[in-house]
Amino acid sequence: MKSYNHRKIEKKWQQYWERKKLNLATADPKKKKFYDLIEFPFLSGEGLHVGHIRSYTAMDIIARKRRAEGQNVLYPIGWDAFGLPTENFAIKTGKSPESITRELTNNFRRQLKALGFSFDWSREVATSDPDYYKWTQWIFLKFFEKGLAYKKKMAINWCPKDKIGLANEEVVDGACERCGTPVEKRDKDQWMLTITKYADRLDRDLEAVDFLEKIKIQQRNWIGRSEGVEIGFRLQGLGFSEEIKVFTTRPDTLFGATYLVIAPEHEFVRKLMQNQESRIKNQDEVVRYIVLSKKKSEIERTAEGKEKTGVKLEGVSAVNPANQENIPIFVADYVLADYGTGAIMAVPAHDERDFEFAKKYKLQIRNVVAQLFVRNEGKDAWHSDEPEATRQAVACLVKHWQENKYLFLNKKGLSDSDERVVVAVSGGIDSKENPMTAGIREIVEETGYQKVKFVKALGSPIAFRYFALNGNQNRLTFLYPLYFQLTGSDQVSVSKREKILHDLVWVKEEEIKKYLEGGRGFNSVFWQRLKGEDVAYTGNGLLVNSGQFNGLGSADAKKKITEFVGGKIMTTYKLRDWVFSRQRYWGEPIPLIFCDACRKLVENYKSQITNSKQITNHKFSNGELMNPGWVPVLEKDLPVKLPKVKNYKPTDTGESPLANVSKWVNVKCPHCGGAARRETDTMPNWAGSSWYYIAYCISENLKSQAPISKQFPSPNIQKKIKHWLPVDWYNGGMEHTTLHLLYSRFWHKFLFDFGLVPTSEPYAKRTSHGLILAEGGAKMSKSKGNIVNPDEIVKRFGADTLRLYEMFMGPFDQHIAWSTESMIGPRRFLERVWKLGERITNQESRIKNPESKIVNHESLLHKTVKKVGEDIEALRFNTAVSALMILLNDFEKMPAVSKNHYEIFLRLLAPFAPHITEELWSFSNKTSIHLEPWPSYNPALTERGTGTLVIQVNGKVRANLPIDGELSAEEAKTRALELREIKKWVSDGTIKKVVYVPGRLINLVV
RNA sequence: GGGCACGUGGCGGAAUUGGUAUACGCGUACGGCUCAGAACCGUAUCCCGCAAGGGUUGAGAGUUCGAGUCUCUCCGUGCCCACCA
Repeated sequence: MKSYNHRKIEKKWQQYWERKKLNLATADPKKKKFYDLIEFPFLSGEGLHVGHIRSYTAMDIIARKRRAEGQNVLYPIGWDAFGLPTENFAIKTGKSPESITRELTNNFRRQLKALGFSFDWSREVATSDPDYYKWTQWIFLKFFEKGLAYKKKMAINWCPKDKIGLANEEVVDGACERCGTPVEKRDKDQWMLTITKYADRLDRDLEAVDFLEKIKIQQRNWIGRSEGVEIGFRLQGLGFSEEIKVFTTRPDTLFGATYLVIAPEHEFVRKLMQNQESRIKNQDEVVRYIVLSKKKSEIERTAEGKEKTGVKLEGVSAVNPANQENIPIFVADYVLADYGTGAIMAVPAHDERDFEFAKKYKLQIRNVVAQLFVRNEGKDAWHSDEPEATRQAVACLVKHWQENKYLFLNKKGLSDSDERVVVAVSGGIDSKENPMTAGIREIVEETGYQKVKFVKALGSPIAFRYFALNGNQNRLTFLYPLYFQLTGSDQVSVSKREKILHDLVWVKEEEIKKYLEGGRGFNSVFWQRLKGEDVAYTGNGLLVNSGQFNGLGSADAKKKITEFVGGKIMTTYKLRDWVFSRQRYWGEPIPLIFCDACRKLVENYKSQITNSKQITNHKFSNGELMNPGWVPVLEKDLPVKLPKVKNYKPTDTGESPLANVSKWVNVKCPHCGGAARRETDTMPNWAGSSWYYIAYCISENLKSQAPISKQFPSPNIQKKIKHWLPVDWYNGGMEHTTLHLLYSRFWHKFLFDFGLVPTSEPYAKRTSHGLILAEGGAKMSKSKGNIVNPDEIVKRFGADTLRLYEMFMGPFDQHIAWSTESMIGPRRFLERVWKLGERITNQESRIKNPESKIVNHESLLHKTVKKVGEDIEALRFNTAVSALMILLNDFEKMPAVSKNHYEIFLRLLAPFAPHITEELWSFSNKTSIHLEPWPSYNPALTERGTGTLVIQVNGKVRANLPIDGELSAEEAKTRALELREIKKWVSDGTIKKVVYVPGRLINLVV
């Protein structure tokens, strides 16, 4: 037998598989379909990254296993071909982006083919192909027609180096994600896509998909759904009547709202500054502040250490609808214009930012939520049963407070007469919950507070029994004194103390004493007059109108208060609309035309053109027309191809290089025939990748000349789409969670609403791989020169070794540093697999080992079959490879290996190392190993234990007992006690207890 | 500041989900094959101890017959988001 030479066999089999069309996916309704997707590579000069290989190998293994299990697998590949790297390279070298793209594609294709991935190469697509972006443009026009794309002047993040507008997602720490240049704010006309209209569905539908939990969490965080209330504040002192709407999630703190803050960009501010009649006394000062805050870059705004600034509107005030109090109004940039209503009611007692601002400008801080919590199921339980225990508990709390009193003294703005005490009492704990989490849960439930941090429990919990009045359950309740401690009193900075203090609400000591002496109803401890007779605190920590709302739960009270002041329930999101313009060359042209004549028409005859289909007549919520004068390119003129330009350099004016191509730009308006200009912005990178998984299904139809509006819904294409979608399993990087993954879900939902795709979600399952770092743990980058070139590795070790190494190197979902040194392990393994081929036999007798390990050997084989299969599905490739290594070690100990066993082993290894297994298989088989069914196992053989019973004495292992089959507990005990090693430990005591786990261990407690 | 992970040999990491901690691999040491080499083969390899035995999963406590695994506190690390009312 020749020695293993990967260079000879790998290419051979790659060509064979391609010739035999082994990996083509044809829609076969008889088989179960499996759409297996990886993120197609973004073309750059660096070529294939070892990180691509990690993900692609993993999903290749799954594809191969599923094929072996008889499934109809689609595992496609293509190119994310538009983008800056290509464009920048074109500028540098003078080559055309098309030819660069061709070169890059060829290189990537060569590299991928050298690794033996079982892609269906017949479905290859490239986003920069006009046949492809014709569809991208068509989908964009649908967004436009539905009023989901709009052009608006807005402050965007502008990277002065790349000369490109950045999406929020592309700004990292106030700098450009790509080049690290600090981002500037620029007012620019930008095309926007209203992903916000889908925010609710993008959030809600996460429930139904099988995404890794951390991916769901990250997406939910990014969408940032928040439910609250919109409350109107009447203004006074103006020459006219006006109301400002604020957004709050805490209407129950309304009585604590002591001032109002509005964002500098708020419409009311603009209105006020323009209105000559307004009686703002410090108009100049306000204008100056607004100009200043606008000038601030993103970096300045964050780098200022969040020192809050603002300016008061002199001469105007707002009226708190809860108590009719007059409160001041501020303009401050710590309030964001585009979140909620762009205005807030400030409750300094219960919001950190408001607190900071109030301190600085010496504004009133009013506590309105009591934070002493009592859970008293069955109202009078406290008193009816064992009031003594309750009293003791509270006394204990007070005592602890007294002991630690000094921590809270000597503080700016806090004297002895101030309200203070920190307690949370929790009772009736769920069985598995611990007191701290139960306590926190109580607080959160009762008040809606999210920032509850437990610091320490003082003393031991006091338990007492009570009987609920309704029903006679005798229940043990624990009372826990939970303490918010200032760690290391002296070292704690003033700011930290203040923070903790302001998060809490203090209850007067004597009120607790009063309770202890008088035993009044617990709620009465919190009775406090606020204004007049009608407002009170309750034991729930809620501020309510005493007559009507007493004793309500937190949610109900919020609702009542909202009704009381006429507020409106409202949902807000952090998610912002998608900036869909770039002022660069290498991207899909936005297929729109601006016609001034049409614009005038639209603006002059708003009512008459409402029925015109070609002119969009959508309006913004404020009634302003959306996109007046913008006309879509006619479908027959799609695609709008990129024109040839002399220079790909971006212009300093912030226009795309396309703007200089007057022949291309100047066109006739498709609507009125007048002179018009094309849009010269191109689409962002995320456009083409938002629907590529659909393109794979219909790749052969992309180049058809028929109009897309006819093709897309046609039965021919719908049949294919319905056959393959949704994607069954999509693996990719975490870095795309809030970008590509969210964007493509958005596009998919939009297409779903048109009936063009069969499901509301594109991906049934999403998993994620960890990054491969450079040797030493740094991130791989061109500038550091630490990039591992897969070509060299393939040449030196072979594709199979590289694949195996990447699967074996560590847990798939964790980041891990590369180590070329360690590659020798998998390589040795493959060489030993190769050599094992010399020892195969059909003669059972030769296999028989004199030491008769044959039974365990058989069992190990079946266990391995089970483990490898399960590990692959769970992405535990490292342990799957390890199991194969263990099996090989076992094979090598045998005098000979049965052909049957060896072939099972090869079939298990085949998805990991497709070339060497194919070669070894071919020595005695005529067909491909990759057409063989996935091995099955005998469950009876996998369940067998190791054949030894572990014997413990007092939990320590003292001996092993070889056993066959099951023993009863009594037998096991007897057998164990016969052993000398055991006698030694048991002799001087009696056995108190025996714990027996059948087939595994026995523990003798002496 | 918020959220999510995580902490096991010289290194990458296993541990059937509460049941023999350190599997598998790298590295290292010694031996073999070899004129020689190692990308070969064999043996050993958590710590203390000659041994019997004892100790060990960031530190400390708790629950348990039994804890790397569950609970709590402390210490440390990584990632993501951050003025989101």
